[in-house]
Amino acid sequence: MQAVRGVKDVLPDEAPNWQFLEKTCREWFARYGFDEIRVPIFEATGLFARSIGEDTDIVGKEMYTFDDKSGQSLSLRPEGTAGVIRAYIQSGLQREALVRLYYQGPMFRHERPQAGRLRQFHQIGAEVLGSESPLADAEVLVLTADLFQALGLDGLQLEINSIGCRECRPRYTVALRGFLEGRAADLCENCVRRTATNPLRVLDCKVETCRTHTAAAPFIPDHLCAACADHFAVVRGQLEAAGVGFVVNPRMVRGLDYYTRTAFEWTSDRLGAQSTVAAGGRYDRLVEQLGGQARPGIGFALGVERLLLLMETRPATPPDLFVVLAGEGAEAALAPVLRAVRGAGLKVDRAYGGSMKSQMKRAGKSGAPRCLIAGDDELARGTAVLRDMVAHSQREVPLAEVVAALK
RNA sequence: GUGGGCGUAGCUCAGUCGGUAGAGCCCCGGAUUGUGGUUCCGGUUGUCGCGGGUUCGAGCCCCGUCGCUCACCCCA
Repeated sequence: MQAVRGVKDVLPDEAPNWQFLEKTCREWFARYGFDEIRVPIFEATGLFARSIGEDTDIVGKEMYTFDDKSGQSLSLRPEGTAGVIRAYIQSGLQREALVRLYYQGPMFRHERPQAGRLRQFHQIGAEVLGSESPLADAEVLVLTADLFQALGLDGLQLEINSIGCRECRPRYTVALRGFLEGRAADLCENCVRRTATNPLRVLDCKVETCRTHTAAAPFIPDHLCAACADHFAVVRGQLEAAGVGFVVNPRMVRGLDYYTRTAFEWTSDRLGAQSTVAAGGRYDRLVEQLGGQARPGIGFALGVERLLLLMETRPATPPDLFVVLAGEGAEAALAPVLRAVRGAGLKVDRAYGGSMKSQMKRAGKSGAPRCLIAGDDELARGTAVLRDMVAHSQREVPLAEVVAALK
């Protein structure tokens, strides 16, 4: 038996890294006023089709979709925002003026596995719902910058763009398509197709000739309506004020249909092709698109596995004490001591048998700074040996005083 | 979904011209009977990814398949 393709076990030696990442995120989300929300791993397929977009690759060919026993079409979530917005509407949270939420958990996409790309992968994300203010956009970005700093990650680059709103984007799209149609002969096959379906993505193409031939194309930031341009200017100004470095990438587009205005991406140059480590943007129409009241929102998600690839490996924390039992009655005599030590909040490791020598070896390997050796002679006196594994010294301690001796 | 590279012990890998499989690490035991991390001695471990084919004989050659990996694509 082996695990299904594209999924991965998190083994004990990796768990500390996951825990550190999760804990750091929770802490920083709390500092910025976000509350946790936990939503299901599967939803009605229609939710994703309506939010992410029927024509996106994610919905079109990458979802794990199945019919349940009642014949309803369900899908494992390919991203987190759709479910969070659904819950936001359904629960009545949308009646609050402003809500900040964060979530974490597995997402599923049927893609060809690659470095930093799995079929079950994990995201941690956050959403600010109810404010159209560019201050919200900026604060979300500052939060991500703080988060990466707290995680000890440097060398990440922030790229931002504005992709306009329902007012200006259609006008821009027409202008861009006009430009691209005149140059179809110079573009790659994909881009010729995208010119018709999703012309913004042509700007995002990696093919060198496409990039050079679109160098003179109209770019979105120059074609924003006044409201979008103001919004984008405030976001940039706030980032500068907060001391968060960024570059405007006028070619950047998002893969999900629901984005409007601010779009951003944090990337690393150490991850090969899957360089995006976190990304997000504003989605001012999504809530009403899903049947809620008209509510603006902005959010992002970070890729846990990708971030972990960049982070230093954290060692597991060793136990505070290793207990070595070396006599017939040792187990019974030590039982209350074990409970007391653990009750005092200390981490205790032990073996369940074996020679004293092997138990000592285990004690040394465990990394415990001290070990408690309980042999017949000492137990007869109501004591045990407390050994300092670092100093190689030991002394006899009455069983009742073990907890105190460990403090 | 498309293409390239790779699958040998738990891990990292060696294995010549086809001749029947090795090292290091890890793990276990021991070095005078109750004391670890160093050192020394000893020991366990393989459907050579899987299935077929060629051959007297296949880890090695051929085909298929599964998996890993890198890139495309897509995206966090």
